[in-house]
Amino acid sequence: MSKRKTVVADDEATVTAAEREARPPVEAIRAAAFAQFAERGYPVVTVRDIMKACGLTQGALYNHFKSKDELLHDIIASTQGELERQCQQAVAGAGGDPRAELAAFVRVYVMRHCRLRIEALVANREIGWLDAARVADIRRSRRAIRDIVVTILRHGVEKGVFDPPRVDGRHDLKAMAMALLDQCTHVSMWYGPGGDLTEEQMAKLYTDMALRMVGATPQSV
Amino acid sequence: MSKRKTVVADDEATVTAAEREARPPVEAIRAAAFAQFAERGYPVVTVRDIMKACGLTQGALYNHFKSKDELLHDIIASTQGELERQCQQAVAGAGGDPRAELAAFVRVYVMRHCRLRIEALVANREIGWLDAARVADIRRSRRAIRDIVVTILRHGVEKGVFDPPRVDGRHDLKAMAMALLDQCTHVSMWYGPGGDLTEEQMAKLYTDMALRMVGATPQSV
DNA sequence: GGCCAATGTGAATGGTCGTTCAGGAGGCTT
DNA sequence: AAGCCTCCTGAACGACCATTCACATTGGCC
Repeated sequence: MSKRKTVVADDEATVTAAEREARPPVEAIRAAAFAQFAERGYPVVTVRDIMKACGLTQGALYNHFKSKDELLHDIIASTQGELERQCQQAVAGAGGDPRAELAAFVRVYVMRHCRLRIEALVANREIGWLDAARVADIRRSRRAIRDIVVTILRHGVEKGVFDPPRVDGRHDLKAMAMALLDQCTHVSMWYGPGGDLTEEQMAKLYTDMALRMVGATPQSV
Repeated sequence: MSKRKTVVADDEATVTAAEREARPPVEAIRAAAFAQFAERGYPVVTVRDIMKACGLTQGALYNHFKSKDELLHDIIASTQGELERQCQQAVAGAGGDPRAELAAFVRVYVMRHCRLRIEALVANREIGWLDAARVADIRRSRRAIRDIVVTILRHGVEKGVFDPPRVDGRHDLKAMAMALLDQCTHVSMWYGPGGDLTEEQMAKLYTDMALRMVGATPQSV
C-alpha cells in the first residue's frame, strides 16, 4: 500500500512519511481522528483537520469512510466491542461464585478505564453525535454490559452471598448496576497516572467498594 | 443589564411591549438556549436558532450577552452555584454527625440530580465548550463540593464511625469522594420519572449505598 | 506495453457560522 | 417637546463547513 517508494527524494518530505509506510492510511486516519476528537470534540474537528494530520487532503477521507459520522462510529464501536469482550471473559473466568465474578468484573472494568481513559472519554462524550442508526449497536453493547452486572447481582442474592440495600422492602438491581457502572466508568474523567493511586490500587479500591455496596459476605474465612 | 432606574412598582404590570413575552427577554433567551443546548448540544445550536425560538433576530442576542460562550457560562454557572449552596446547607443542617452529614448530602445531591436532570446533563456535557477563563469558576465550585465530601469522610474516620476501604493500609478519601460523586452525579444520565423508582426511593438507595461504601457503623440502636 | 482498480488531488458546490454595525422605534426624563 | 437611552432589525463580513467530482497518479497484472 505504500506509494512513496520511488518518488520520495524531491516530493513533499513530510514528517509522517515513515509512519504511513508502517500502517495503511485507513489506520492513520483513525488514529489522527481519535486524537483530534479526544482533544477538541467531534463537531469542531473538521475533515480537513484530520486529513492534514495524516498528510492528505480532505477528499481522500472518502476513499476509506463513507462520512465523518461513520469514522466516529468506527472508532467508538471498536473500543466498545473490546470492552464488552473483556467483561465477558473476566466473569467467565471467575468460577461461578458471584463474589469472585463481581470482583473480576470491577477489576477489569476499572483497570481498562484507567489505562485507556482517553478511549473511554471519547466513546462516552462523543456518542451523542452519532446518528440514530449508528448509535443503536453501541447502546446494545452497553445494555449487555449492564445486564452482565445485573445477572451477577441476581445470582448473588439467590445464593445468599449478597445482601444489597432495599427500598421499601425490594431490591432494584438495575439501579444498583447503574450506580456501580457509573462510578467505575467515570474514573476516566479524573484518573491520571500521576495521581495518588496506581491502576492496581484503583482496581482494589473499587472492587472493595463494590463488594460493600452489594453487601457481600466474606468470601472465605 | 438591570431594569429602569426609577420605575419600580408598575414595572411588571406595564412591561414595555407586553404583547411579546411575559418575562424579560434575557430570561427568554436563557430558557430557549437551555432547551436547545439540552436537546442538540452547544456547538450545533446556532445563535439564529436560539433567537428565533424567542421571536427575535440574531443580532439581539448581543444586547444581553457578550457572546454565545458567555450565554452558556451563564446557564451552567447558575445551576452550579445553586447546587453548591444546597450541598452546603444540607451538611450544615445535619448536626455534626458524619453519618447524618453524609446521608443529608447524598439525599440532596441525588434528589436534585433526579429532579433537575436536564440541567445537570447540560452542565456536565457542555462544560467542555467553555473557554479556559470561563471554565475556571465552575471547576472551583466542583472542587469545593468534592472537598465537602472529603471533609465529611475525614471527620467520620477520625471519630471512628467510618471505616472506609484501604489500599496498602491507607485510605484515599479523595478517590472515594470522586467515586461517590460520580455515581450520584450520573443518575442524571439514566433516571427518568417513568422508571421503577421515585426520587425519594433513589435518595434512600443511594444514601444506603454511600454509608455502606464508607463502612459506617449503625447510627443509633 | 497497456489496462485496471485503488487511491489522492484540489476546485467547486451550496450552504452555514458568530459577530458587527448603521439605522429605526418608542418610551423616560427633563 | 427635545433629547436620550434601551432595544431591536436586517444586511453585511469574512470565514469555514461536509461532501462531490473530474482528473491525475500509481502498482500489479495480463
